[in-house]
Amino acid sequence: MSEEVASNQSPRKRLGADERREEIIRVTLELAAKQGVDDVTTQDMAQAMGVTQGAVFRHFPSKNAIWLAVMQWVRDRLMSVLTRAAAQGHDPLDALQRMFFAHIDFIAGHPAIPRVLMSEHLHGRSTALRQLVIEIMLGYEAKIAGLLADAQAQGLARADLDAHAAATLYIGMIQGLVLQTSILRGQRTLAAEAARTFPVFLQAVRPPSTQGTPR
Amino acid sequence: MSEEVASNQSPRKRLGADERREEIIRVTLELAAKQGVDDVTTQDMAQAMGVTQGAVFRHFPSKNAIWLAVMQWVRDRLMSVLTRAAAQGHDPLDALQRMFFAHIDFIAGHPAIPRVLMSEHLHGRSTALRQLVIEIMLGYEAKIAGLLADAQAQGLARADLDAHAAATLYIGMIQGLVLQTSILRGQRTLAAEAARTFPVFLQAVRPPSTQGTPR
DNA sequence: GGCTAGATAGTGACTGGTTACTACCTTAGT
DNA sequence: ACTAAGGTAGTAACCAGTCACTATCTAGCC
Repeated sequence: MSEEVASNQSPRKRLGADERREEIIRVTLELAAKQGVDDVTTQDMAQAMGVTQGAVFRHFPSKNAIWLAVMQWVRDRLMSVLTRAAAQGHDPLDALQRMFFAHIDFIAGHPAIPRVLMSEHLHGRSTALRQLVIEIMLGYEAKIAGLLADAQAQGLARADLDAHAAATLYIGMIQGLVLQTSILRGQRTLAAEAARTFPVFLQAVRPPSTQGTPR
Repeated sequence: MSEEVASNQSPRKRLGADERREEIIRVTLELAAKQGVDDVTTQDMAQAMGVTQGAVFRHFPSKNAIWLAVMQWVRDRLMSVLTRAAAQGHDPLDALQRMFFAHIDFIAGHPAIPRVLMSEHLHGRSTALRQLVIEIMLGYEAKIAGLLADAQAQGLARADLDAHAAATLYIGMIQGLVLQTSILRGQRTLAAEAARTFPVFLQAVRPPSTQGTPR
């Protein structure tokens, strides 16, 4: 009996500060998935939790701080998922593939993430939030480039591959598919497109000798 | 003397309706590049043109109609640029490459385009605007898939390539690089990242036999 | 086990600011 | 003088953030 909350009209108010903070984050992501990041008002958040708008500002000093907390929450979850997926890989390329599909699954399970990634907050001069995302992206890219370099050392990737460029392409592939399927929502699904395009990416990585050796 | 207008305080007002419509489109794109799509107000547009806010609504019935006109303007220019670039290709893969870099150049020359592509208007239920972009994207993808199929027929692309998936990757690569460099603006440039990642993409397309044959 | 006092989550009303859009009037150009 | 572009002055809706007050919970005490 420690974690049951209905989306609307939970009959009991007065949560502890930590619980309320977490619910604000949860509800904010939920609303952002439906109506878009910039259209989520503090009034919407309060209404979704069954409290008044003023109560929101007891737990966060500003709306910007809410989005920062949301982004940190997303980062922690995503990194956990990616690390776990990579650890199960038998070799660097296998780890890469597992990370890719784990990432795709994670995004598909949190429809707000595409919206946040494209929100004006990130592309304007939002200081803290944008800096956080930059760190995530650069760290992620370095990790992918490292995996590709390992694959090259083991002869699993072609020697003349530009590992850095391939890592940029890897991340670009994810972000591009996210953007595409967000606009083409209803006609395409992220998971399906990802499953079709990843093998094409792999062909750019694998050495010519093992091209015909799927397993 | 048909196309000189200063960004602010053009001393002469009272343009013809068509000219004013075009200037609204121009100024809107200019402002969107600087401050983001959703933060461009009709007041901003008016101020940038040296007229009052009410004057804007004499030429467009609503703000949404302005964005629709902007998107149509962008589509017309982009399609013209792409068609011209493709026509100069000596073979399908060459045409693909020329289209790619022409597209990148076009986006780099119009910094508002990334913002528009990620704007809430496109990812919410914006009916007309979103439908327009969907048409552009699907048409573009079909064109790329056709080029790849031609390349396969001429032995320039590997026979087992999934042309449709590769076309999705092609577009995703553009959109992903746009998203990345928009967030990493200042640290990366779109043109440089594009130049580094496109060869990686090409390696996924080219048949093993010609892998070592750059030209 | 009941009582009280301090702590704190939540309320309600308000503010200053911004926004798309409108109706009526004025003025420039032919 | 007639037409169309622009000016003026609104309006109603919405939003983030504030503040004084109230209701509820909890710890310590007898």
